[in-house]
Parts: sequence; structure tokens; C-alpha cells
Amino acid sequence: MESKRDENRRNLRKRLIDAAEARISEKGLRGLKARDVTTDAGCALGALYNAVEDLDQLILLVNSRTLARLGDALRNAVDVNAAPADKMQALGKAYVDFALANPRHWTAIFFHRLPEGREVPDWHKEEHAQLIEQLIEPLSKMRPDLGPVELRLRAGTLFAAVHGVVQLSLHGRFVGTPPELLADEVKALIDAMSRGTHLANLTK
Amino acid sequence: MESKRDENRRNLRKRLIDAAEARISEKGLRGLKARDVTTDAGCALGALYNAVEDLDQLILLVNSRTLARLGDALRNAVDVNAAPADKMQALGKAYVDFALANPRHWTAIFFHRLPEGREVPDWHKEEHAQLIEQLIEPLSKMRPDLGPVELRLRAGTLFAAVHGVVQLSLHGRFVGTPPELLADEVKALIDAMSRGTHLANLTK
DNA sequence: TGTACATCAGTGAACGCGCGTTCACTGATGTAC
DNA sequence: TGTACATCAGTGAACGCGCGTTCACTGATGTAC
Repeated sequence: MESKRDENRRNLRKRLIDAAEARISEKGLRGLKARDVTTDAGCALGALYNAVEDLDQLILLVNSRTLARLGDALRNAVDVNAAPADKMQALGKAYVDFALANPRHWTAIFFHRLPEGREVPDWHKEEHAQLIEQLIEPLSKMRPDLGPVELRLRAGTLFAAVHGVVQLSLHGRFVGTPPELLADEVKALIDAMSRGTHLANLTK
Repeated sequence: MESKRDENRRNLRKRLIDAAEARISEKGLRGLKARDVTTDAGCALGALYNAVEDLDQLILLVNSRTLARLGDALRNAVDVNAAPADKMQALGKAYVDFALANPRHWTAIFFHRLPEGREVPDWHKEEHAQLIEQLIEPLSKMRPDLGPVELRLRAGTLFAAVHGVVQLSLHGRFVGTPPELLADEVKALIDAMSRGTHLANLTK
């Protein structure tokens, strides 16, 4: 049975992650301060360092949650019986919707950097990989010409491409694609890429 | 005629930008400190604030240079007589090469954030826009079906997509596309996107 | 169940330090006559 | 050209402050008998 100590510890950890998550969603990563988080979580400043290694780890935990939520959003978006092309489009739309609905959490995933020399833990990298995994199945149907290695590579590229479009649009850098048009642009992107050279070959 | 004062001022400014540029290229944006820059530039700490508004503006000036260099690289990459598709590919390759050759400068452009509430000056935004401008001409040839507004939008999307692929690869997030394969992936991306639905329509 | 001791989480004041920015001063450049 | 004064850039020590992290202490939870 879980001891009271363990329960408290787990509890505090959760409250801290909740508080950090809320802060990030309001102020962004830069607005996250140890004092604010502990105040919001209802504990003393020092308690943070009992529950969690340091602030960076707390951010990692929030990002981990965000990735899980994003993963769920993607999973819920696809109809298992749908055509592959529709699955791809559904995934893209879900991704865009998620980013627009959670701009600061989404940004935090990509902008958080650990201090020099500290490596992103493997369990967290794994969470990244699992997201991309969801593209593989529908993409493999659309691109039977690709071997497993190329397929995985291409899925990563597609993911990264969509990511780039959403990022530059969200931060208004270079491209000022307004949010209303974002979905359409991503749609065109996915359409072109998941078809790829496949259809093009048919025309030769 | 330029007074000696003006000349000195211009000189110091240049040395400061040079020094900041070198620092960024070695240590990245995070490794840029006022003391280091002024030491390297051979002036006192306080002189920085005569020559330049503050550190953020100095970074902006370095980024501005980087954008100019990138712009030149793109311009030099295209053969004016080449086919549009080859032009697009040449632009993509030049972009990837530039990012791989100048990873920290390239990263600085996208990661530098001004303090809350301070806006990126218009002249700097304009430099962004001019980069994308270079895509318009070849893309318009390949996509005569697009009107001018859609064309500009699509060019931005293409740019952002390539950007995303390079970024995630460079930072090893999500996708671990190794640099050797990066060029091929970007090639496939540009190929698919600049053809877009155009060729696909032909097959209907 | 009760008692004595051990362990470890919670506390928040204090530490420490990195680092951008300022400021009183000096000395060079510019201007007026 | 020379002199007197004004201006403004260069200097670097000092300021200031934000903020993550520590640490000696207290008090609650766990363990042994």
C-alpha cells in the first residue's frame, strides 16, 4: 500500500505540474518562475526541490503532458475506417487545431532548451518518436513505393514541415499566414507530400 | 564629409557587430554576453551603449547580416535561365547548405525573442519578406493556377515547411534526420509542393 | 496499543551569481572667434 | 593658425535585480520493540 509520504509526494508533484502548466499557458515559458509555481501549488519555495529535481525537470514534465495530450488529440482525430488520405488530413487538422488551442504549451515543447551539456532524457525523446509513429500507418498505404526506413524518414519530414508552417505562422515570423488560412495551407502541404512522387510517376 | 566622430562611431559599431557575430557562431545566442563582445571589439563595456541601443539591438543587427548573407546565397544559387523546377530545387539546396554551414546564426534568427512588449522593427520584418520574395518568380511559373495572393501565401508555406524540416533535423527534436539525408528530404518536399495539385489535376 | 527514536518532507530566509545597464569622470574631437 | 570653450564618446567600477538553489530548522510520518 502506498504510504502517506508517497501519497503526499505524488500529490505535491501533481500540484506543481498543474501550476507550472497553468503558468505556461498564461505567460509562456519565459514567465515561469519557481516562486510563482510554488505559491500557486500551495507549498514553500524549497519544497519544489524535494518533489522535483529542478525547474528544468518540471518543464520537461509539463511538456511530457502536452505531448500526451497532443498524442491523444491525434489518435481521436482519425477514423480507423477512413481512407489513408483522409487519415493524413485528419491528423494534420488535429495538429493545427491543437497548436492554435494551446499555443504556449506547444511553443514550450520546441523552445525549451536544457542548460549546456545536459541531455534530453530518453523517455522524453521516446514520447516525440511516438507522435510521428501515428503517421506511419496511413502514409505507408499511400506510399507503398517507400521501404520502411524511407517511410519513417518521410513521416518525420512531413511532421517537421507541418510543424514549420504552424510555427512561423504562430510567431508571425517571415510568413504572416493568418490562423484562418493555416488549416488550408497545411492541407495543401499534406496533400502534396503524402501523394509525393507517387502519382507524379503515373503521369510519365 | 564624415567627421572623425562619425567615423569612429561607425567603426566601433562594425567591430561590435563583428564580435557579436563571431561569438554567436561559436557559442550561440545564449553564449553572447556584453562583456565578451566589448572585450573582443576592443572597447569598454559602457561603449556598447553609445554605439548601440542595447544588446538586443546588437543581436538584431547580427541577424540582419545573416539574413543578407542568406539572401545572397539564394540569389547566387539560381541560374536565371534554368527551368522553374530547377530554380526551386536550387533555392532549397542553397537554404539547406546555408543552415548547415551557419547553424548558430541560422538558429539565432528564429530563436531570438525581444523582451515582452517590444516589437520587431519594420525594417527587420521587411528583410524576412524579401527572402520569400525570391520564391515567387519560379513558383508562379509552376503554379499558374494560383492567383497572386494565394501564390504569396503558398510561397510562405513552402518556405516555412523547409524551415521546419531543417530546424527539427538540426536540433534533433522529434525527427533525427541526419544532415546527409536532409538535402534529399527537402528535395522531395519542394518537388511535391511546387508541383502541388497542379500535376495531380492532370491525372483526373 | 504505546513509547522512543529515526527519517525525511516542508519551510522560507538567505545565498550567490550572472549579467545588463548606468554613471561620474576623463580625454578626444568639434566649434566660435 | 591659435586659443578657449563646448560637446560628446570612451572608461570601467559599481549598481541592481531577478531568480534559481541551498540550508538549518521544525514537524509530521514511519519503524522497532
